[in-house]
This record gives sequence, structure tokens and C-alpha cells, in this order.
Amino acid sequence: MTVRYLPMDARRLHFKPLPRAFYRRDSRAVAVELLNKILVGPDGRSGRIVETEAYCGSLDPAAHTYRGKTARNATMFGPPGHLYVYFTYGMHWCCNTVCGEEDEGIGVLLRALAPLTGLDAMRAARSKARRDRDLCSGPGRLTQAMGITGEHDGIDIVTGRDGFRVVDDGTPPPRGLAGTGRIGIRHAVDEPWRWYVPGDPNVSRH
DNA sequence: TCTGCGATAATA
DNA sequence: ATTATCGCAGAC
Repeated sequence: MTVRYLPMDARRLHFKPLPRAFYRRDSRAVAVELLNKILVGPDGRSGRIVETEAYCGSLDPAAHTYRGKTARNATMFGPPGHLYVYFTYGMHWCCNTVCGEEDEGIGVLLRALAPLTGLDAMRAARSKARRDRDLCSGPGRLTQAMGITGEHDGIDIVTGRDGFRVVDDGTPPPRGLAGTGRIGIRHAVDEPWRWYVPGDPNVSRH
């Protein structure tokens, strides 16, 4: 009989919540620092954030908020530390962390997670994923795997009272990263506002 | 592994 | 008409 340490249980002891001030900054800074943080959801599901994109409001023609507040993007103009969830291509939900000051309309799109716990629940939610690296390797995939839909638009990810929160297990973001081009956009394609953990197999595109 | 294409509906 | 995507088919 062998006694083994359980890495996730050990890590859980060191989970620290991210304060709202973490998000109350430029979305490009937040996008870098969200790398290697952990998104925790219901049913024991969690994943390490390995790919992000910053959207910069009125500065950014690719941002939903570029032309101002609408019914769809209202959450992005609200207080930081909440989740902006939107529907696209008639099929997919994608989620952003709201950043900056209220009314700035800036945020960070979560593009990929490395699944950590609750893999069975993720697989059940994404029966089309043939390999575990396909569970959360894209903005529409990770919402499916974590169970995020339009019902979650506006939830608070700082307090965790709505079932989702982002925490820090002490793993720092990679250092010295360069931004790369964002994916799937037509405008502002030259702005290097996508970041990912180098070499992680769950990143959506290399 | 990669490339191209159709699905599918809210938004502006 | 466009879209901050995904999964499948077919080529290699």
C-alpha cells in the first residue's frame, strides 16, 4: 500500500482569491497576469488559464464595446471582476473578465484552459471532445466544458457567490512573454493583444 | 496534421 | 451582412 500526495488537494490549501483591484486595470496587463490563474466552477470543475486576449473598448475596433454601450455588451461597462458572456456564430458562448473602471468597456477574453479537476463533468459536457486537450482549447469549448452560458452574464467572479471564481495557487504567469495577434477578428488584426503559456497543449492555436 | 466549409441565430 | 467559433470531411 502506497501513500501518495494528491497534488490538487495540496494546491487547494494555497488557493488565494484575486481581489477586485486585480481587474481594475488595463485589460492588457490583466490578460498577461491571468495566465496560470485558475478558473473554478461548479461540480468540482477547474482549469488553469493558458490563453487570453485583451479587448480595449473605445481604442479597439475589434471590441464589442468599440461603438458604445448596447443591451448585449452592458456587462462590460459595469464594475470589474464580473463575467461578460456573449453568444456568437449562432452556437457558441464566450466569456470575458470585465476590467478597468466602470464604463470603460474593457475586458479579457478567456480562450483556453488546461483542465485540472472535474474532468468527468467536463467530458460529459463536451461529448464531442475526443481527447482531453480538446475539452477547453478554445473560447467556445471552455464555456461548454465549464457549463458557462448566457445565464452567467454579469456574475461576480471575485466573491464566487455565483459559483465561479478565479483564484491564484501561487503559479506565476510566464515571464518575458510577447503578445501575438488575436484570433478570429477582422479589425485591428495587428494589435498584439493575445497571450498564451508557451508549449501548453491546450492553447487553441500555435 | 492542415485546410476549407457549413452550421446557426443574435446583433447592429 | 456580419460574427472575439467549432467540428467534420477530405487531402496529404
